[in-house]
Amino acid sequence: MESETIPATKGRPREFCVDQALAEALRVFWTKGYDGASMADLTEAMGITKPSLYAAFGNKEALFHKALDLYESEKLDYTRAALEQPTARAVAEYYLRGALDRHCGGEDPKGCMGLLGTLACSPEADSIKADVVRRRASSQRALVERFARAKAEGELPDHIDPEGLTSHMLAILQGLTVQASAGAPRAELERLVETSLALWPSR
Amino acid sequence: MESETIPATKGRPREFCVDQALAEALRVFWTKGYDGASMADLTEAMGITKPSLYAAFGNKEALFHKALDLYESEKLDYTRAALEQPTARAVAEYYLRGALDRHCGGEDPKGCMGLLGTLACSPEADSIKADVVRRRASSQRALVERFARAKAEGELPDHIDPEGLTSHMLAILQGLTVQASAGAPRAELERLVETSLALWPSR
DNA sequence: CGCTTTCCATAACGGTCGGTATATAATGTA
DNA sequence: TACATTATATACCGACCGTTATGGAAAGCG
Repeated sequence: MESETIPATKGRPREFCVDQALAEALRVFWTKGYDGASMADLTEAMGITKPSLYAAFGNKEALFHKALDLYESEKLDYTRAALEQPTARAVAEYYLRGALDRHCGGEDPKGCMGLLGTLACSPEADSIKADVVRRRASSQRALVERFARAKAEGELPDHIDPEGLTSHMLAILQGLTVQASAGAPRAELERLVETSLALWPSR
Repeated sequence: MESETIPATKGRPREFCVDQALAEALRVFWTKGYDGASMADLTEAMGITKPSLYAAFGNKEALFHKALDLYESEKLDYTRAALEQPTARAVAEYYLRGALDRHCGGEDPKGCMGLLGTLACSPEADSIKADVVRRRASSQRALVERFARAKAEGELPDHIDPEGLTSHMLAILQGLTVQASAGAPRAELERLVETSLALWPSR
């Protein structure tokens, strides 16, 4: 059932690359959101037909979850490196500048895919929403721990608690991607990051 | 054609209150977003039938714009009062606490309606998106002006510019509503606001 | 009372949605 | 070659979408 390792080379081989098709699906979900991406959009971008998609990925919801896995492992890798920075300030700087590069530059769609998923509105997207919220909660816990360590090491003022600082930084990140997907120019987002870093607490 | 002032009391009078129906429509759009709110959802909540809705409001898009007008005038009134506060710090505090009360408490839907509109994904919601972005840009300009005045009056440090500070505060507001609509408990959002205010610049 | 005007209710429109049944093509195995 | 197995292509499914045509009910006006 779940033995994807053994390819079971019988029958006709598929004519497309699953990984590449998933990458295209990710791009579509990223730009249009879960509800906004229709099966026609997906199959066209992936270069396959609907039966092939359903045979390879299950259904639209399963495809989204797999695309989200790919998104996390490929596009959110900087968040893991951020947590290993030596100071809380460096963590925040790594996070904010990384988000700026990821979500506001280059050729990838603007904005954060998780944000689209969180605010997905359709009734049948509740499972999507729950998945995104759950994933975000785990990185939030990691940040709280990291900032708690920083506070224990004397980096932060007494009146700043790790939970509040985490919510504060995550809010700035979310606002950054909101403004990015709203079309704000990159220079404005850079000013936002610089201001937020200038206001970062130090004792 | 556009003379809404003269009721032209001929013919059969309508059996519902337009303002009340619009308020119900606002609630539906606020909770489900533009795409997520179907005409069936709207007519059911408004207590009217589809032809009545089309006769009174035009179509779905026009209904949304009118609902957004109502939202701004009723639910975003605190933003006008915020701009009149005596100091930049007081403006931010009024803004943040007002958003906390509006979007994270009471009986209204959680989160900001403008945020749902901005991130609306469907192809036919581009006009909606443009409207929301345009409205937000105007309040952004007002904030930049207000903070520029504060800086001229010596309230802010030299290395803080009004544009960056505005983007920073708007990002926190947006993150606040994102987390609110994601189901964050109110205590957590209060900590977020307190932390952001604790980090507000002062010279 | 007609007569006109406006509103309400039902039902239907064409289109798109996510998902699938069916038939055919392409492979490995025997 | 014959068979089993899997992928592809076409066409279709019922459900819902936003929107509107149709027909009758309720009001003001002569």
